[in-house]
Amino acid sequence: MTNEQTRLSKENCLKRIAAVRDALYAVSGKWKLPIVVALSEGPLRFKELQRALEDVTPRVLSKELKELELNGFIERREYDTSPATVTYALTPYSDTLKQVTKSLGDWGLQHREYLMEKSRELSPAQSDSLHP
Amino acid sequence: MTNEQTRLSKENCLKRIAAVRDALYAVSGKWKLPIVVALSEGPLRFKELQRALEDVTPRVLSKELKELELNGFIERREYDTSPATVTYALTPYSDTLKQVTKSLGDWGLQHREYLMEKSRELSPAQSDSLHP
DNA sequence: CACCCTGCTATCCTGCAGGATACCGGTATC
DNA sequence: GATACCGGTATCCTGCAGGATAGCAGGGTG
Repeated sequence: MTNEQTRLSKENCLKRIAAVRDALYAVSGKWKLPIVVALSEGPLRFKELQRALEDVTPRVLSKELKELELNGFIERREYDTSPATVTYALTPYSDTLKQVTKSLGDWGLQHREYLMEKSRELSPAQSDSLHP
Repeated sequence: MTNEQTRLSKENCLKRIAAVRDALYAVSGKWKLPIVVALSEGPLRFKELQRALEDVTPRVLSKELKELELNGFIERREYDTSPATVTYALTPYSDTLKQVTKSLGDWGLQHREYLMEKSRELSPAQSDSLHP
């Protein structure tokens, strides 16, 4: 490999690092991506979302929803039925995240398998690498 | 859609949410994935990594490297040259992360474009959605 | 021997993500 | 008129991820 090529691949690598950092920054947090996944089958109401995410408190859910809306990933819809109904739905832009959530989801599944396998090997001592 | 189908797709969705949460938990943090990307072109030494990641402090870098090693993503190699050299290299298992880093990187790039476009529209007011 | 590089560790500090708990105004169900 | 569901807010609290700064042992370089 020539020096020129090395330089180019290094620069490329730096760019990719920056891109990953940008992405992590934009979708940082424990709940943003899970919310996007939860909404991927269709709009949900506040409480429905809360139930889907199991242990998120309303305060946190509300905050995350606001941020997601501000960043153009979801849309809040109010219907003046009685009593008023509110739903949250993905925007078209959130589709760009599809590949991210898919690969993360796939990886999460296979990683869980991997950890199970590993803990079976070293059992009975339990691994602590699976989140609580 | 039958109720049965609804139930199945709901269950599937819950599984995917859990999988994404697992993944986020495992690769959480500001530096783990960037480190993996940095090492993707070949092993690097401690200081080289530090430079590639620009503003990570040695304390934090050291901590992240230890965690990555503990979780089987990287390998620390010590050579008894004089003075001793240390490199960090990806393990085969870290290959499973390739798709994740790729889609995150791609998305980060396109998201940056998107934000630029958006801020050009509403300029001169600057957007604060790009990280500092 | 003065000074730089590497590969860290030690100490100390701080913000804020995320949580716990409680509550509110409105509706409708019994 | 009590109780329950919805869509949140208001307050208060806490840990810990991540950073700032300093330093050290071991060697290399002039």
